[in-house]
Amino acid sequence: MGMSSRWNPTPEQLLALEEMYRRGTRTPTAEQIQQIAAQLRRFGKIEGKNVFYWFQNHKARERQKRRREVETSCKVRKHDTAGNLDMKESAGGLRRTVYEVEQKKTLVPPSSCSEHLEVCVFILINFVLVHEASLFYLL
Amino acid sequence: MGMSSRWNPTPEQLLALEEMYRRGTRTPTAEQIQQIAAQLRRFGKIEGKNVFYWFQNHKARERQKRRREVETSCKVRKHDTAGNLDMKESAGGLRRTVYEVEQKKTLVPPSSCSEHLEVCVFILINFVLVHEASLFYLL
DNA sequence: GCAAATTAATGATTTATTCAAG
DNA sequence: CTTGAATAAATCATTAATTTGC
Repeated sequence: MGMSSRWNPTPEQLLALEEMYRRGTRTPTAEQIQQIAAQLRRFGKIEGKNVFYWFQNHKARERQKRRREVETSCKVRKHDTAGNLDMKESAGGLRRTVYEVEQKKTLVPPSSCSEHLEVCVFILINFVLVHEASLFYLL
Repeated sequence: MGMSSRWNPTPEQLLALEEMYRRGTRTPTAEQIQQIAAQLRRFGKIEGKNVFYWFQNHKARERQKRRREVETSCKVRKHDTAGNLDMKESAGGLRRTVYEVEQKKTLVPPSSCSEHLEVCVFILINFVLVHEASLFYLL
């Protein structure tokens, strides 16, 4: 039965945290964290580091969500016909987890370029899309 | 009089920390951190978080140094003659701080490609080189 | 020699990524 | 699949080296 290994917010705690977030709290100071934890202890077990991590994660994931929305709305449409270049060929080479980017290519007409260069550009574009939005500077 | 706003290791403390690092300590636990801090307090003011940050930073910067060495040794040589494509043109478009990457280009013969595509590849390669070594999968 | 001005190191924070519990 | 926890990477900020003009 032992207590669970990680903290889980009670509904009251969650509601309170979300309200604070909505009101603008993002990176509370150590003191604020202790105060918040003390307040919310009224609703159940909770310690400072839980509050700290909650705000870290919530902030990061809200941002991530927005970023993903932008990325989706700007998604580059697949352009060619034949069955060359699927995700396996590219993402398979990268070590990092990829957010399952779905677009295939392409920024520039590949007709005048070698196959090799095409592949390079494709892989690079995917990499950049996954990591940063600075690709827009090219468009 | 006024004490400085940030901790600065005494030579003895620094030597001790480097020795621990050399012996394999990388991410000490909270308990280890407290022990280390207590030991080193003998040589001057120091607290747990200083120890924590020191190992974080030292590990990260050793890694970064090695990565930069590899990058340099694999540096792609500048290939063409005319004065197109200097750092301003590319890095200027990226928001992040760039480690002053010095190579210019290029992976594939650009002779058959449009100027626009050349610029794309150049910028993308720089971006990837700065962020990750996965470019090697292409070579 | 010696400060002011630059530059390089590095302590401290913040953000991104990854892992794994549930 | 969601999300708490942890680690790694990037960034900011302050201090120490160093260069430079006198």
